[in-house]
Amino acid sequence: MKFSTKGRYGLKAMFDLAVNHGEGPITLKNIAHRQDISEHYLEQLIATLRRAKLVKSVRGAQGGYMLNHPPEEITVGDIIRSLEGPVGPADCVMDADSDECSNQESCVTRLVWARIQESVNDVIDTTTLADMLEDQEKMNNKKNYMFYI
Amino acid sequence: MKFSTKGRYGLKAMFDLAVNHGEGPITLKNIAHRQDISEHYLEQLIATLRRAKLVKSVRGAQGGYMLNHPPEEITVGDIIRSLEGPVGPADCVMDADSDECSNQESCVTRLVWARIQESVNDVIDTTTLADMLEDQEKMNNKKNYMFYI
DNA sequence: TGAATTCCAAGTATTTTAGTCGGAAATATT
DNA sequence: AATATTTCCGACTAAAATACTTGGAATTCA
Repeated sequence: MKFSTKGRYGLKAMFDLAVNHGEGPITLKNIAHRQDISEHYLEQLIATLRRAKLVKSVRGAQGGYMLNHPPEEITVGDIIRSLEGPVGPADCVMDADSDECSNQESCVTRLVWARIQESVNDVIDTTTLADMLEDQEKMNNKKNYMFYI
Repeated sequence: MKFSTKGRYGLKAMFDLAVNHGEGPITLKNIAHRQDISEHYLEQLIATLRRAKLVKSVRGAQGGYMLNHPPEEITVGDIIRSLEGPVGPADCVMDADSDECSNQESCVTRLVWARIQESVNDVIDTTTLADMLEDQEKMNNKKNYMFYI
């Protein structure tokens, strides 16, 4: 029930871009270094994010990547789903056309999976990169307060 | 972000035992057949459930498995965790001693993973096998109603 | 005694994960 | 124009996890 490194690294990278939003293109090298991710591997992930139109790129020297939308308009769900595919605890609640389970409508365990999926979706679809930036602010304020007492 | 067959088959098997609760030992063969699971594979899973004291077994001819507690007292979380280990979207929120992430307390993505974990835990820890039996009842009632109109 | 059944330990094929490798194409700077 | 920087692209790969299978020993009921 873990996300793979795709989703986990992907969110870290996107948050990094959110922190540096508005400062022109950010190189993959810098993101990879700051977030401690293999550069070549992150390249694959960001290619997926680019195809999903979550980031845009500038090629050539002084190029790099930028968010394709303001942080308020990008949810954690957008990021995770583009990298991991549909989110959920079992196939039968993820794809509409999962014929794996023969007794679709009368399956009680399916109800449980559906509740889990719903609650995860609720979190990831209501959390934006802007929310994460706010969280960061709060953390820093608290840290500074702790430092001065 | 899927559960493996361990958790999925395990819940199905436990629900099967809940349906047949109070009717003496149920053979693995029957459970495996009804739930369409490889008998030998289910054997491994139920061994884990036995060690976790969620089921008890009766050996020999006419033997089988029974719930070790009434359905009201067994949660989906008990079952899943015994088979899958700790539940959560990333290591840093699952094990207390995950040194994977160096900046534990100031990591914003970690906050997101923590929220996801909390919401999943909430579902699986508040859903018991008895709740699932109730869901089954409701489904059957609805089906019968649909049939008669 | 014999059939049914749980218990146990190993082995294995397939898939997924988490990358690596090598180079082509584009662009800014000098 | 040359060079350095950077994205883009496709193929390859080692290691781990998944989802089993195999074979047989131990236990109990009839």
